[in-house]
Amino acid sequence: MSKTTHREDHLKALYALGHSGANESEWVSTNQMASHLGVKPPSVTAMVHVLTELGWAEHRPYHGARLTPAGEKLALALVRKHRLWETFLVERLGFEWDEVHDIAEQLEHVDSVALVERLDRYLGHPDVDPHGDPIPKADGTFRNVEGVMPLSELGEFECAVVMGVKANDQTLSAMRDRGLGLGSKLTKNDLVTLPQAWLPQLMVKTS
Amino acid sequence: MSKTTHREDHLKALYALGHSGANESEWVSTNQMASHLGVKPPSVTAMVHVLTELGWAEHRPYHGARLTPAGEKLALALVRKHRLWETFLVERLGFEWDEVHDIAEQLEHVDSVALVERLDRYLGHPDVDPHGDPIPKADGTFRNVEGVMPLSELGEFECAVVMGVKANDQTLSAMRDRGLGLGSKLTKNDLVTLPQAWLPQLMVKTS
DNA sequence: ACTTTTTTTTAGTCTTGGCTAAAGTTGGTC
DNA sequence: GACCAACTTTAGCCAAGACTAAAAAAAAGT
Repeated sequence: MSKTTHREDHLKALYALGHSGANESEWVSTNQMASHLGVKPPSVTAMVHVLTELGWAEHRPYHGARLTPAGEKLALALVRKHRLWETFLVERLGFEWDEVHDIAEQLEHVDSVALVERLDRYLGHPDVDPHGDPIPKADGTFRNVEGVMPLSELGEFECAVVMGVKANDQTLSAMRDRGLGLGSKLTKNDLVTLPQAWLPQLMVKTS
Repeated sequence: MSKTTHREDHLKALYALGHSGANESEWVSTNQMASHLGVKPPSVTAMVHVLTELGWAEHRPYHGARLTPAGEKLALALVRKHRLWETFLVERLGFEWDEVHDIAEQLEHVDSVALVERLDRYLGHPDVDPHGDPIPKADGTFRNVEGVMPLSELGEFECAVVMGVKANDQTLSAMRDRGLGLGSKLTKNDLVTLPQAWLPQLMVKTS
């Protein structure tokens, strides 16, 4: 991995852990970072110092680290690239949803602004990736994605469309066996006939 | 750059320099490698040792290095990836032919066999890239392209590319010692400088 | 409030691949 | 055959990022 790639991985980790629902605070602990990235804590400390030098993160010793606005902008650009590539891999190359993460992880580090923008156009400026996660725009903001949420949080509804799936390999093929996939239409009847465990994994949009 | 990427860059340099028309011999000098890769000669020596350890190259100290069959196979896989990505960038994303090299240089290091094969299928199994260079198949051989004929039957021409070789083992290694192989570029000058017996054995395509 | 445990940081080492400077090899010239 | 120039390799150093072990700080338990 290049110097840049290492930095980008830590930026992404900082973004992912600092914005997940599991974290009340934006501050991310060294241990969290380490286990998320698959390295040991001292390596994280060292890289956080580097990111701090670059003005992309701030560090409160023994408390944690978080992104500066500049770092957040860079992290969002990475998320954008990652999700655009995942969309390409699934929609154009015919990969399954669960096969694309590792490949997108590599593709997202390719450095070319023109490439990202052309890919975005080629894919028709998608709002969400195949997992139902929103794709940041070039300026780092999110397009309004109306009403995409887990099926489990949906109240009363008549008809919903599957926009994304957050499931592992096994569950995924089980879903496929039931005819479930991107674009599948659901009715309130499915709330009781489908396995309850799937409901939080199905990102849907009412229509 | 990752360990792998560095190795791949040196493999590609060995392949590129060892098969270009400028080289009579397959052996590539340390200086050539160094200036091609933009590093100093001692760095090349070190990496050649690594490639030799891996069985991908052989090294005659003070004379040069060249790929083993195993190394050549790996190099061809890289060329394949590079040219497929260039084709994608030009044909699908609308880049100009001269903008794509640096981007393809990065994309070619993405490690996923499935990705390459799906990309190949998506592009309709192209025979040549946007620069007119042939794209190796997954097994490292080149597809038959229209207008391929023995060099002996070629009339007037400016430049031709070797698309295939129909020779026995002995002749083959003699050709390799002269720097001849799949993808070698020939000029009309070679019609008189090469052994006449080889002319019917070299399948070429004008370009 | 004082231990004890957990977490984080620092210190020091290893690996990989770059570099410069010096030594060695090759090959041509006289 | 000796010498010179060019090229290559070896020797020794630096940078980046990983690691382990030990020190320091924070958190938790009593």
